[in-house]
Parts: sequence; structure tokens; C-alpha cells
Amino acid sequence: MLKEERQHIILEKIQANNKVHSSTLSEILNVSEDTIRRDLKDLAEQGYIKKVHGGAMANPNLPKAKIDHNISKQTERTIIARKAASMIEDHQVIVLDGDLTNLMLVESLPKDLNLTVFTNSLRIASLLCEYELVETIFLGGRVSRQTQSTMGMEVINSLSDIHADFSFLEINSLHEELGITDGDRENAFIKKSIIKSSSQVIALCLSDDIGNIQPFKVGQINWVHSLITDLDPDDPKLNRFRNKGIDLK
Amino acid sequence: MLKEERQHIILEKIQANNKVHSSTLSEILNVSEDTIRRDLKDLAEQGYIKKVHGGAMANPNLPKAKIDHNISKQTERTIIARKAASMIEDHQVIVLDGDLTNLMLVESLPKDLNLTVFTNSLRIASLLCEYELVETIFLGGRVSRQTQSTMGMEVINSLSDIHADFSFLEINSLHEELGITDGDRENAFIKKSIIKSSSQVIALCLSDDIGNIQPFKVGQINWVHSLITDLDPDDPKLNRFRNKGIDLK
DNA sequence: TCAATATCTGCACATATACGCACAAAAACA
DNA sequence: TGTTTTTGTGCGTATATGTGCAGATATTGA
Repeated sequence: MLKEERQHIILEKIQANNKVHSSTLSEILNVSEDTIRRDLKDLAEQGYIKKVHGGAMANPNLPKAKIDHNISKQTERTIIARKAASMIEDHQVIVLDGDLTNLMLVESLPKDLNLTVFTNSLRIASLLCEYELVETIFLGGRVSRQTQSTMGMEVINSLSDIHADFSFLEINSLHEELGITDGDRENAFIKKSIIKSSSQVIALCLSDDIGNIQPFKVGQINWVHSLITDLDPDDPKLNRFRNKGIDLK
Repeated sequence: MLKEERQHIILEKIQANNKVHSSTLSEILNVSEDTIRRDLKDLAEQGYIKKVHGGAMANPNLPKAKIDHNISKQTERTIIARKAASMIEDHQVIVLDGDLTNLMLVESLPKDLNLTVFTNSLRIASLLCEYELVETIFLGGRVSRQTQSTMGMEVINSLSDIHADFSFLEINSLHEELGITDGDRENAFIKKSIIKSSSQVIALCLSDDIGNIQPFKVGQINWVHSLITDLDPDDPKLNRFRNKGIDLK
């Protein structure tokens, strides 16, 4: 019997009875209780169930927004997220757009930070619910299934009514002359609005995306105040941006 | 019997009767009174109940999050959610507020439904991303950590700009004379706005909550078009609503 | 006040769990 | 193909947890 298969059966049992005993599972599935316990631990860590002494129960808190760590370029993104997180301090007001790196940024934040965050990402907003001192304001609008974030005029409207200290934007294409571009028209609009609504723009950019050009213009290169990449700030590849007075992290 | 399981049963007993005696619990659950006392102590420390000499009472100022958090009444909620889901048809425009039963409603929806949904619940919006044909519009605003849904003026503003065919509202307190009330002022506001923004109001109400009165008024009883409970529609307990012309499901 | 109950404390016992280890099966790699 | 690495499993042991019991103490209500 495959591990996954077993865990599936366990989940079904829990859904049906709301609880399971390790001992009965061990009997039914013909594996040691140790194995069952390991399965339960797995499932609990993934948030599917709640482990208790003697077995497990259905998870009372629902599907938490979780980050699947099978993201491409995970290492690079982690580096960027950490650098970005270290720039955030108590009492700042920031905007986080709905891209992956920002999600990882939130994961790297210390839990005792006192912040005001504007975001259009369902997952970021969900994650931030675990931060006692963070005031989250969600930018409403039409929800895009792919990104689990809101889009459209309503988001732009809401953004026009706010002002933040910093915005953190994942940039898919950063070119020294043509500036920031994006492959999605709506996304480009949103990013542009976010930039306009904040004093300082922190661009999060994978080094592979430097030099890219995409169809929709977001903004000029000098709109970026700081550029965070997975490279060392002194890396020669970044020279072309250093010369433009952009603060490299 | 698992400890957690026992404690759930105790919680449900308390929610139903508002009080319990250690001695009767010991009898029902077949454990020593010592164990019951330890359970009650646990639950009291977590803030779910108030321990008193001889047993325990419901905690009068139990934060709303704790109630949701606790899967009690899961069976009842499932019944309600299923009935509600069966009322939803292709091409409808509906509003779902952020309460637990609505989340379960979404879980019971067939995946091929073609809908427009307005919601202020992060979890509902997230779930709906799995529905190819559902257009979700999220009502932005300040995010409440406990409920993972947005609150405040912005939500009310957004609601004033929309109109839906149906709204599904979880009702915590439904009284034949005093109508719908709620224990939370903001929540009451939101519910009132949702009602105003839709042609028909479908009230989802646990049978235990019928007859309750809470401090903040949401609306009159005749604002409700359909009432879905965990009871049979012909149950005599519902007569007082039948007489008012409310459609019982 | 007294008697009846409820509660607390320390203890013993059974059971569940974590940890390190060994070993087999599967997967990755040269 | 054969070899190395990873993953999954079971076992023994030390530890932690949950439970019931006895005796001391506190609370309740007449």
C-alpha cells in the first residue's frame, strides 16, 4: 500500500467520523502505529487534520492559505523575500501586490511587527490574519482565479484613495532603458497604480528577469527607488541600474 | 474516546443547555468526575466556558472567533449548507457573507455552476477560485483577523453599489417579533447592507439560535424571504415563522 | 453550625508518543 | 547495468500524557 493511498483513506475516515484512533487505523491498514502517527503528523502539518493524543480529529480551522513550495526559482525568491522583509519596520504603511515573492515576503516577517498593509492578494491577506499587530486593508474587486488576487477598476479606484510609505512589487521584466513592463495588461495597470500610491517603490526582481521586455508598460526605470534581486548588490550585472541612482539591495 | 472528542461533546451540551453538571457528564461520558473536571478546566482556560462549582456554564463574553473555531454543530451546519446550495442555479447573482455556514455552502456547490458571487470572506473567495465558471467580486475593506473577512465602511459602500438576486446570511439570532439581531455591531451593519443590496434574503439559522435576541438589530423578520434551518420544514417549532409568510426549507 | 458534595493534590498505572536505529524498497545517478 | 542516495517502515527505549483513586481541603445549603 502506498503512503498517499493510506493517507487518503485516513482523511476519508476523518471526514466520515470526525475522528480516528491511531490504534484502529493501524489495525485496518495493517501498518504499525508508528507509521500511522507519521501519517497523521504529515496530514496535520499540511493542515488537513488536527492531531490529538490517541489519534486525530477533523481540523476545525479551515483550509489555511498555504504556500506550495514547489514554486519555480524558490531559492532565488527566498533570498529576495528575506532582503525585502528586513527593510520593513514598525509603523510603516506598505502595499503588497499579489505576486508570489510578496507572499514569501510575508512569511519571512516577524510576528510582532506593527504594520498597515494594503493588498489585493487573498493569500497575503489570509496569511496576515495571523499577525496580531498588522492592520490589513484589502483592495476589493473582481477576483482573478489564477493569481487569487483582485483586479480591475475597483482596485485602481481604491488605490487612488490611499497613500503608503512603501510598495513592494514583483517585477517580471526590468530593462535599463524601457523600465518596467509586464505580460498582462491588467496586471500592468495595477502595478502602475500601486506605484503612484506610494512614496517609495521597492522592486523585487529575479536576476533572470533583468533585461526582459514585455508588451505592457508599467513605468519608467527611475520610478524605482530600491531594487532587490537574488544577486549580491555589488554584482556587475547590476551596474547599469547603480548608475541610475537606484538603491541596490 | 479521545479527550478532544469528549470536550467537544461537553461544549455542545453547554451550548444547548447553557450549563452542565460534572456528575451527569461523568455518567454520560463514562469517565470519572475527576476527568470531567480536568476537561472543564481545560476548556475554561481556553476561554470556551466558565467553570462554576458543580459544573460549568456558557461563557457570556465568548469571542465570536472561538465559536466559529469550534466545529460543534457541524452536522447541523452541513444540513443547512446542502439545502442552501440546492437553491442556487446557473446565472444567479448572489451575496455570501463571511460566516461559517456560507463557507460550507460553497463547499457543497457543484463545480460546473455559472454564477456571480459577491463576498467579503477571504476564505470563500479563495475557495471560489476553484470554480471555473464563477465570477467572484470581493468586497474590499479592513480585514478582521478573527473572521478572515472584511468589515467597515468600505464594505458597506461597495454593497451600496451592487444589486444581487439572492443573499445568503447566517443568522445568529432570529426572533419572531424582534427579527434578526447580532452580537457584533459591525457584523450587524454589514448584514443589514447585504439585505438591502439583494432582492431576496435567505436566512441560514441553526435551530438552536431561533428565539435568541442579541444587542444589535439587523432587520425585521419580514425582510427574510426564505428560512433554512437544520429542522424539517414542517417542524412545529417553525410554525411561528410559517405564519408570517416566510418560505421554509 | 453540620452534613453532603465538590474540588484539589499527589500518586500509580496504562497507554501514547518521540527518538534513534536498522533495514528494505524505491529512486536517482553514473 | 550496478551503485549510491533517499524514502518509508518497524522496533526498542525513554519520556510524556491521560486517567482513576485516595485522602485532605473547600464550598454549599439547610
